Amino acid sequence: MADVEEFVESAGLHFERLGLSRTAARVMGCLLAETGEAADAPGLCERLGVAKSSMSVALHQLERGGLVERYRPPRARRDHYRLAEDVFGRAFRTKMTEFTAFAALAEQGLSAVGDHPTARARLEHMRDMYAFMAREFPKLLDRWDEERAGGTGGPAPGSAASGPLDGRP
Amino acid sequence: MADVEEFVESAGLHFERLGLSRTAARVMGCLLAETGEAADAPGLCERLGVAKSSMSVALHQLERGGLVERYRPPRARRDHYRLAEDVFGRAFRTKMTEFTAFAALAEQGLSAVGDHPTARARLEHMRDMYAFMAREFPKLLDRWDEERAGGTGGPAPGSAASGPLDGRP
DNA sequence: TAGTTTGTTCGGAACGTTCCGAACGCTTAG
DNA sequence: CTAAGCGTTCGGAACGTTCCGAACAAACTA
Repeated sequence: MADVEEFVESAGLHFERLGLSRTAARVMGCLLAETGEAADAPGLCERLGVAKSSMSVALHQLERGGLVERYRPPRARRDHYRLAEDVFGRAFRTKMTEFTAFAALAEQGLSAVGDHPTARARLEHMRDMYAFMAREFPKLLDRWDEERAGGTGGPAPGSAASGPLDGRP
Repeated sequence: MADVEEFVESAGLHFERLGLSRTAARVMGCLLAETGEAADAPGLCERLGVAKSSMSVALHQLERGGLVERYRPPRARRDHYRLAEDVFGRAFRTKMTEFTAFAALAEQGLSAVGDHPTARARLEHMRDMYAFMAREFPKLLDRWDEERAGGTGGPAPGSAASGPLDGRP
């Protein structure tokens, strides 16, 4: 059986490759392994051994990416944080924008190379492939949602939302 | 109509986010916009204004990633480079390994959190979703190959291979 | 054989990024 | 009103990465 801290560090390495900073990535690990009690900034700071300024930046980064939700329980003096309900859906859809970006890049290339046949064929292939992916990948996500909703019969995606720490407005 | 050099720089930015170094990414741009004549290391160095040492490292990086093929035309004194036939398929499949890596990460988390219900549910969701993607995405690639092969009726994917500079052993 | 060209490897410099500590504004409790 | 806690912002330091120039090894030419 592995250690939780080990997992947090692994998560730090993995999520870093998604474009997050190291601390933000480690925060993702903490929130994934969260065992129920609320996560707040001072707690995360002590747990990860980082300055609260870095934590502030990291949490903002995560919040703006839609990966983490910030909420303040009534009468509480500090913010609390949890994973967004559709973190992974969000992550995939962010990745997806890459597809359209590459299709657009190919388009730019096409208008740059003029009418040279082999170059055009290459870039058209690239454009068509990424366009195909941008068109088909969302369907895959939908199929996942359906499969998950139908399979469990339970509530819609986002089971973690109905945890013991629900104090959102 | 955009400029070719602009396109190369755009490609540099885009491919950099795939984990390549900046120079390697710009080389990708050059090879994508290649107008037929062979690309060799000295030529790329001058075109991009980088040292040949950097070029050597970048080309190795691309070659080991399977994105670029190196070949030496008979009686030639320098190596030549071109995009691999299935560059984008290769790129997608590389990306795909990320899916299984994240599924494994979730597994690690599961063995770390023990039996806490909400944490387990979260991590099982993560594991199942990435496993689903790792299972279904290859099918998407296959569908693309079929669609492309059936649509054109032409040769199998990799039309750029039969260009005017075919001197591979 | 001597000379040229190509490609690789290595150490050091330059660059960008991330992180920390300090200062500030804001809210709440006493 | 004072004091304490939380969150944000900023400048500077530390880190890792990338790149360049020089030295080297190998292949070919004359």
